[in-house]
Amino acid sequence: MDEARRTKLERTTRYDPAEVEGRVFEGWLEGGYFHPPATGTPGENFSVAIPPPNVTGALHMGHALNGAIQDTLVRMRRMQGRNTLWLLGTDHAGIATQAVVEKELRADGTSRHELGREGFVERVWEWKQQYGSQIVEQYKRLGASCDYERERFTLDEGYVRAVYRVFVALYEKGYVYRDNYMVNWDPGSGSAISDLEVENREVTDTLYEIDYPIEGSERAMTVATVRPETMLADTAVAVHPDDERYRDLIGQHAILPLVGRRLAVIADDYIDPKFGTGALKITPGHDANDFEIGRRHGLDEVTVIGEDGRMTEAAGERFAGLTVAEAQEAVVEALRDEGLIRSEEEFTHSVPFSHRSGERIEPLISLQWFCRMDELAKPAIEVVERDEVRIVPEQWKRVYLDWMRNIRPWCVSRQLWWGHRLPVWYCDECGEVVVAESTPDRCPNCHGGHEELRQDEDVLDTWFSSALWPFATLGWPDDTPELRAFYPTSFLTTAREIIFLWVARMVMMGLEFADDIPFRDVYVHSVIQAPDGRRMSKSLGTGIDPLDEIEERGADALRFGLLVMSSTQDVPYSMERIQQGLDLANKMWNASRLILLNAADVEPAARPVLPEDRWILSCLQRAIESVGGNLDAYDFSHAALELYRFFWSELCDWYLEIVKPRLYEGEPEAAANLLHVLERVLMLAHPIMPFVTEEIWSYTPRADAGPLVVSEFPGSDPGLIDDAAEAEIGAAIELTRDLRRWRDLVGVAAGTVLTARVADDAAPHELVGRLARISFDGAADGGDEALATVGAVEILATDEIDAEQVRRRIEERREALRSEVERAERKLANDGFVAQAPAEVVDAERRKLAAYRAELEQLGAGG
RNA sequence: GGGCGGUUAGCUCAGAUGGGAGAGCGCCUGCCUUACAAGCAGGAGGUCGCUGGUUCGAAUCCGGCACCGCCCACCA
Repeated sequence: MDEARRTKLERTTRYDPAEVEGRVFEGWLEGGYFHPPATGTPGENFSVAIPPPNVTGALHMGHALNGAIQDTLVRMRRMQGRNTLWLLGTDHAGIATQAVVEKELRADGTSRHELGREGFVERVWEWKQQYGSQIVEQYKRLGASCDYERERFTLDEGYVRAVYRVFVALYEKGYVYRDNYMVNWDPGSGSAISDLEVENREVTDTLYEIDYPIEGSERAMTVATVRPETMLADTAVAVHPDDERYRDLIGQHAILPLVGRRLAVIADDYIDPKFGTGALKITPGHDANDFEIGRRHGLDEVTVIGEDGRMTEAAGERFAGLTVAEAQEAVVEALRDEGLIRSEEEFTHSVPFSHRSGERIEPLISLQWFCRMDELAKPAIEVVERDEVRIVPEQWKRVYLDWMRNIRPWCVSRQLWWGHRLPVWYCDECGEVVVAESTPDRCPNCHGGHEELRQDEDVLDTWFSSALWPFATLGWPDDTPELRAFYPTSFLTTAREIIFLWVARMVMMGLEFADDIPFRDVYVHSVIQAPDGRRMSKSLGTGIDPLDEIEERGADALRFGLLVMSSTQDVPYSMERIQQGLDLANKMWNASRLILLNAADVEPAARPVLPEDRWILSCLQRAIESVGGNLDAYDFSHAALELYRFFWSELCDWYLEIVKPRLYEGEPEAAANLLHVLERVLMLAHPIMPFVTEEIWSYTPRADAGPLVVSEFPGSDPGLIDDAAEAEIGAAIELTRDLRRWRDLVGVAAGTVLTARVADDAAPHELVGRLARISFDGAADGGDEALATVGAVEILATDEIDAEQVRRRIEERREALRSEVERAERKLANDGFVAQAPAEVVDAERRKLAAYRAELEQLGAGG
């Protein structure tokens, strides 16, 4: 350490993350430590594919926790000598990105339609170039040790090739197909979306009961609906086959009011006779259930609501062109005029909304591309059943399996412009459909003349490309060194909300196309909620920006806090935990200053000279075992807390206080030992708190040999575990605390050194005198009478001690002991306990009783 | 309607295989003790949601109940 560095260390009494982090991170990047060679096998190597953040994204707490978990693990494995790749990339996020840019266009007074497809896509690319890297920069702020030289994007040329290869292959296998089918139409994004992008919300609507007259009869059937406007597309009325009320009507016809269409009265088990009137209007064009019923019965499918959210021509001229809401009003009005509305009442039910745009889903029949999932799911179920892909915590394994076993076709086409355009071409001449990886020059079916092929306008669901992430980012479909070295990846972590959207699909696609599972372990982490327990979200105003927290308390603090907070259950965000992280960083910094500024110039080495040295080395081994073990088991919370406990309590509160005098005296063994412990604990802490540990490391003697980021992660040395030292120092600590407690209760000034003597042969450890400020000098055995006895220490009366307070304190203690004795006696008098409890438990109880009695004896009968 | 998780100190949470309830923050008392006042020493504070049961012994195991949260599901 040169003079300037030493001065800086001396003067910096507070750790300042803002001053350190940027500089340290630059150093890591320059060293190239995050860019592994594509060598070795997946079994030897450690690799993680980052859950790709959206290019639209700003780092939020979910990313921060997700990143902290991955980075902690990645850094530990790297330090353990594994060739480690943390692959970074971003997702084009079709709907989200398109929405952001469209909003921008609106602000400019234009629209994507004015720009045209080509212009719009170009505009999005510009946007992406400008803002897409922000999220990557923010991961750096967190300290994420990703391979920034291998950054990928789901619309990279190579990635697009992978997507097309997969789509075509699935088409050729017959899994991908085009069909007119009921889809979730999202009016917000103007696109179909998949079932997984729909969320149900409780909504209170008006439930209308409407009379449908029976043809050639005075009777009417009363049906109930919350969406009267859809009646315009009704093509049947259904009842339960066993419903006595309607049995005679089955096969007859009702007349659809306002429209006049004849509706067959059909029977279907789906109808619940107990609900409402037991008669259900069937609208195959605008209701998912009715669609199914309609297909079962071969009903007509009438569409009265268009993709633009307005009524179509088929709704009749009275309603065509109206919005759905307007149409609803108009239909109700018209029905009311005809006296056909029987009742109106409030009705609360759950209704599908678009998770993307927040708008109410309009179920529509639409010509879309779908992917059958059942065959793909089979092997993906097996690998999880067999724990080849291990999901932790295990409860999510069942959730995954339940979903997979009931998997349904996936609507993969989206009516957007930003994304992977379907590799599908149509020949308008002959109707031929060409699905190919590259643009075909001509229709293979039309001989001679017609060559113009029209590419499908739609793009693929963003999750279709995400599903290929672990192998497409490594170069698939080419046989690349990266793929050979790092696939399957080792670990994946995510919030549970994308188990289906992403995790499950990666498993299916990985097995189908990369011939292996995409990752071994999946860790499902908790969700960080707002401090008040609500969802953390920008729109609710409950979001907390990780970058603000990094500015204020540093990335190490944020990482530590998030890891401590996270567990298997969702937790409210706690700023106090982040502060605890900063406090720990500061503590590390200052403890290190003490050691580094005072240690003699020696080689760091374990030097168990005195019992306390053996004690701290033993404690260190246990901490190493515990922190490392917890990280291996993905128990990040306990890992972080164990680190905190060891560093703060054992190392700082006790060992540093004990060893200080030797350090100041320049004892080489003490210095060597302290430097050793410091080094090891920095290594241990580095995965969790990389910045502060790396900064401190740069001041240590071993810094010349290389940075901490690529030093070793410590393993415990069983030879240094020392039960005897732990018992001995443990007893000294206990006695010290008892004496301090006694002093405090009795009200002796903090600085006062009390005079005492040892009460019996069990001499307390020599450390106790100094730590508890007790002098054993000048107190001859058997001299003055003891004022009080604490453990083996007899405290003698001096002017500083208020004898009256002492007397009271002793009486209190006696009282407590009496009740303890009584409790223990009662327990031991219980024959059942003595007979049936394990012998060591009973023994322990007997020993406690004996100890209490002895102490009581020592204090005298009192009174 | 099914499933999962939760209920422990004022707050946020820990508490394998059942044997006298813990941490951080907050609070109280005393300390600027030559690493750190973002610190040090000490302390107060829980009938472990309610209720049955199993057991010598239950925060812990089993059965009910009550709230809270999440996921899945086609009831108009």
